[in-house]
Amino acid sequence: MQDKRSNQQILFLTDEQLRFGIEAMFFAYRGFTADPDKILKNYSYGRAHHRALHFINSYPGTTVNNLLRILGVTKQSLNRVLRSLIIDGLVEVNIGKNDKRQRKLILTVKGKNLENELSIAQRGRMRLAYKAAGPDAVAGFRTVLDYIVDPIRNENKNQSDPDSELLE
Amino acid sequence: MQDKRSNQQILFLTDEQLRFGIEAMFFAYRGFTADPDKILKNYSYGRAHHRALHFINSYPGTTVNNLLRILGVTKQSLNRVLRSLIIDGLVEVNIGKNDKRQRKLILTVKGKNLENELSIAQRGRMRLAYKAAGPDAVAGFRTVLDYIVDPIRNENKNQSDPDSELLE
DNA sequence: CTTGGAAAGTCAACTAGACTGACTTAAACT
DNA sequence: AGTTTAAGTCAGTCTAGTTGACTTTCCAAG
Repeated sequence: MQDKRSNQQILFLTDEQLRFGIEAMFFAYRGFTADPDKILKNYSYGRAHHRALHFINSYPGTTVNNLLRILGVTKQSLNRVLRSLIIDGLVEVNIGKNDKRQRKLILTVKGKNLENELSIAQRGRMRLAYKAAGPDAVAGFRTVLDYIVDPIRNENKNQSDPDSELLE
Repeated sequence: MQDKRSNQQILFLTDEQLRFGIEAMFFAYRGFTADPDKILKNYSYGRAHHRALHFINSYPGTTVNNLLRILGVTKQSLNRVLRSLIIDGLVEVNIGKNDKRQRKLILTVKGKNLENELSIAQRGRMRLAYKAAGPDAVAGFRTVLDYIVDPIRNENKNQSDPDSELLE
């Protein structure tokens, strides 16, 4: 077991392995967005609408500013998307109670329906992948993704793992 | 295998877990592209140029049609990007020996330099993530990504020797 | 109670990177 | 000789992002 591991330690961080990982991310992201993209076409919406629907659904009552922070786009860019979702009756806007400048965003029934249709498609592919890969692989998948998002944040999260010390 | 996993199987496939995975993919892809994107700005190139450079570097001598297949874009779209890379002296075009209609694409020294600068930045983040997460997590990461790309293809690949994932 | 700043929204102009459709040229295949 | 394939191009459209400037409304601190 140890011998086997020390082999892996040498190999899994090679430039070639990292390149494979990079390509896998590219292709996986394409697969990941393929199913919802098809559905969105039927509604003449784009990926940006999907993202807005997703996060408003995840954080109902979120403010515009908060959504801007999460999505990482300018308000001019978000506004175009948000406006069409509001006009089309997918998103409802409520004035904040504590702070009347704020606009609290929630999905209408119609909005929830579309979000759900998109989500079912996207979760479908993820579920197949999770199921096929198994719980351990999924745990590893999530761990690596979290570190890609923020390489520094969880630096002491892995200290309990004795293997991590051997990787210098 | 079924006994050991039956507990986890209830939990790791819930809609909530799948939603977390979906969000993680979104944020990870952003992180994944953030570093090269910054560099590309200095050269007035975009992500599309990066992708072309990456795959020409990975498959030197690839044809235009092959690149189109890999990237999944139209030739008009690729052409705009490719043209600027050729004019700027990053990509060299050679007429195919067997088939003179084909154009074999390779990177010039200048092209390799930029590809390497981008790749170092992108691999840097991946390396940190891989290192921090450890070999087992990386194996899981790759397994899940492969299934997301193509949910059906690797159906009997599961539970095989984990080394096979790493050593390709 | 005024004033400065924050939240939201808008107008305009620009860019990247995708798309469709139509067409040409050269080479290969049959 | 005729058809198909690889590559390239022109023209126009679309989505989704950007910067910059500006307004309106409202909160909060001096």
